[in-house]
Amino acid sequence: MTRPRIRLLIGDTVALGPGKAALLEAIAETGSIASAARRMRMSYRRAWSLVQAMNADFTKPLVERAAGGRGGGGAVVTPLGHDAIERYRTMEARASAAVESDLDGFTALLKPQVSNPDTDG
Amino acid sequence: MTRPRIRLLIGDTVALGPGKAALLEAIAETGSIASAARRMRMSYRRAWSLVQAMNADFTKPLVERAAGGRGGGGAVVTPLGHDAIERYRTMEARASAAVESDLDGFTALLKPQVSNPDTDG
DNA sequence: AAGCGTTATGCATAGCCGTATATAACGCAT
DNA sequence: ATGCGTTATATACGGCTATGCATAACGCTT
Repeated sequence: MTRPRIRLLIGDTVALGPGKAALLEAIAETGSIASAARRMRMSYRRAWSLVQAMNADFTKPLVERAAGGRGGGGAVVTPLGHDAIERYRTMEARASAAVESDLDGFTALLKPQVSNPDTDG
Repeated sequence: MTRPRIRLLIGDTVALGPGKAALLEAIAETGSIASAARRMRMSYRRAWSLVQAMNADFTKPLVERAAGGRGGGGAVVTPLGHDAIERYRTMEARASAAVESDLDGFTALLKPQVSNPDTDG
């Protein structure tokens, strides 16, 4: 099965792609960078640096962080963050829809692949 | 300025993306992997391994190679290869078109960026 | 005051990716 | 036969990326 993925670039760095979008959503759901990182099986260091990069790339932070306090602190996706996610997801959906009719034909050119338990869910 | 890029994945490896598509076109135009690599400023090793990967992923080779002979040999993009390129380009165009109206709004969320002489042409 | 889990940061390390370099084989041209 | 530029392949190296581990600060809870 073939899937299309889109990423939105500024220059040649990724402003928002599948990874960052998923991370944002995980932060929104879990309430912290640390737990989001655990869920996504990436190091806290990496998750933190991705957040850092996103916050730096956008006009205002997508994620607001707090160290200390109830539960040790946490992170919150800002309204701008939610806006960015939503826009990304709609673009992703529209791109997929636009390409959908072509996908089967393209996939037919590919060798049958063994399924990957990691991405099949 | 923001640009969308799509790549077509099988599992989590790239079957065809911007890089491989450009390489295929460069091979088609120059007639060899070596010259295509030079044009794209990548090592012959890398270009060769990308061709290798593509040939392995598709039902039949996208590139046919010959060592020795007039001009030392060369590489030719097969009909299947041209087919794959064309399909990729149409999907790319359709995805871009589908997303175009959303791009401005998204870009407005980003900080103004310094231009990159490498990608601006 | 002590504990907790988080954010934040440094550093050392392993892995991967791509480059660079060298070498061989190939097959046509001269 | 020699030369040429290509394909093909091995090896070594540098760089980047991500991880892992350690540590500190933070601020609420108890």
